[in-house]
Amino acid sequence: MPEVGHNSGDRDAGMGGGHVAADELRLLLERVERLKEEAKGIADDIKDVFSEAKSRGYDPRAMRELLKERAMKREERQEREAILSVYREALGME
Amino acid sequence: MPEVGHNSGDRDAGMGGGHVAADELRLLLERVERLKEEAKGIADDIKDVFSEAKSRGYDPRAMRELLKERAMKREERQEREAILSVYREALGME
Amino acid sequence: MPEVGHNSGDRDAGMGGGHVAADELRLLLERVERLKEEAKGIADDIKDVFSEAKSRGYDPRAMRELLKERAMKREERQEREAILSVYREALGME
Amino acid sequence: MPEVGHNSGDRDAGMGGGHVAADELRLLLERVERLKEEAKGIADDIKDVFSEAKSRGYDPRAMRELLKERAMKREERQEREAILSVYREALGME
DNA sequence: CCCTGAGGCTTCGTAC
DNA sequence: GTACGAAGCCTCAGGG
Repeated sequence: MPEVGHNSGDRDAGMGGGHVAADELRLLLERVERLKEEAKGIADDIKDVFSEAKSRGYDPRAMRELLKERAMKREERQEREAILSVYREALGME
Repeated sequence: MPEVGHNSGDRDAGMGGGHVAADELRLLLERVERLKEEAKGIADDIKDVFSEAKSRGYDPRAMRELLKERAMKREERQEREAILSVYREALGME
Repeated sequence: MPEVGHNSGDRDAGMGGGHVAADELRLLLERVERLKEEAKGIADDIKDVFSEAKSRGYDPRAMRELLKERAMKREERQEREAILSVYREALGME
Repeated sequence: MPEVGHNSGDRDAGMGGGHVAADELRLLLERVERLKEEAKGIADDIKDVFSEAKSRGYDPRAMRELLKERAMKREERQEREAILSVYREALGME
């Protein structure tokens, strides 16, 4: 039998079935929806920055290229740091 | 001639060319990077909610279905509003 | 090894390699190009209809809204039909 | 005053208002819908060709690249033709 | 490995 | 005629 939610620890003994889990689920969905809204807000902000940059004469496409490069540089750096960290640990320098 | 940034009205006479635009550009890129970090944070939060829901016995896939349905309902409503708005405008009721 | 096309079962023994796959590929590309041309023609026709409508005093934006509405109605109807079909089948009425 | 449809030349004097424009509009919408259906058909055909190509071992992505190149070649050629045409005309060779 | 959903690019319509 | 904004198409990444 497919159960919806576990309801382990349900304390609604005899109170009319299922609405607790329903509320719990609804709450979870609303949290996700709220977060998605925030994400959309951020995305819009990013668009705004690009628009502003464009209006100042910068090429959005070139900017995206630069962002990509910078991101790669950053992760390469983190990679190196991680390796160094392992070395230090191995040498008892941590 | 491909110009980088506008620099219309640059007043940094003789100070070493172009670093003002460079700073401006760097600032814009950093704003985008900051926002992208935030976006990633939000995305992680969403993942966390799904993980939590799953640990409580809810099916993530079903949740996504529900979210989709709810989103569709919402946008259908907005669609209707938009159409009414067009009608009102056409009828001079705006 | 990156293979171009399958050429499994090539029977062009000694005839000069690869031109069969090349012809096959060329034919596929030409089919796509032909279809894209047709698609462009259709798109142009649609533009023409909107232009004509506009010249008769209809608002293209409102028309697009109406088209969207009608499409939604249609797919809702199809949805209902699908459900009914399932019911009929379940009831042995098919 | 925003008028819906021009109705310039309406000959339906006193016949009950507006249905002529309504029919005209409906006809325009149906023409668009018909064309959109055709467009969808074409798009599906294109998908089919790519599917077939893929099943024969060709890489759809590479094919898209080739199509882009061929399109550029074609328009470059047309460009050259146009220039030559201008020259011919200027030289009275048309 | 497929497939759906998000993001970016291109093109079209519009307003100045 | 040009520049801006929006819509549709295509690509790519994440999840099932």
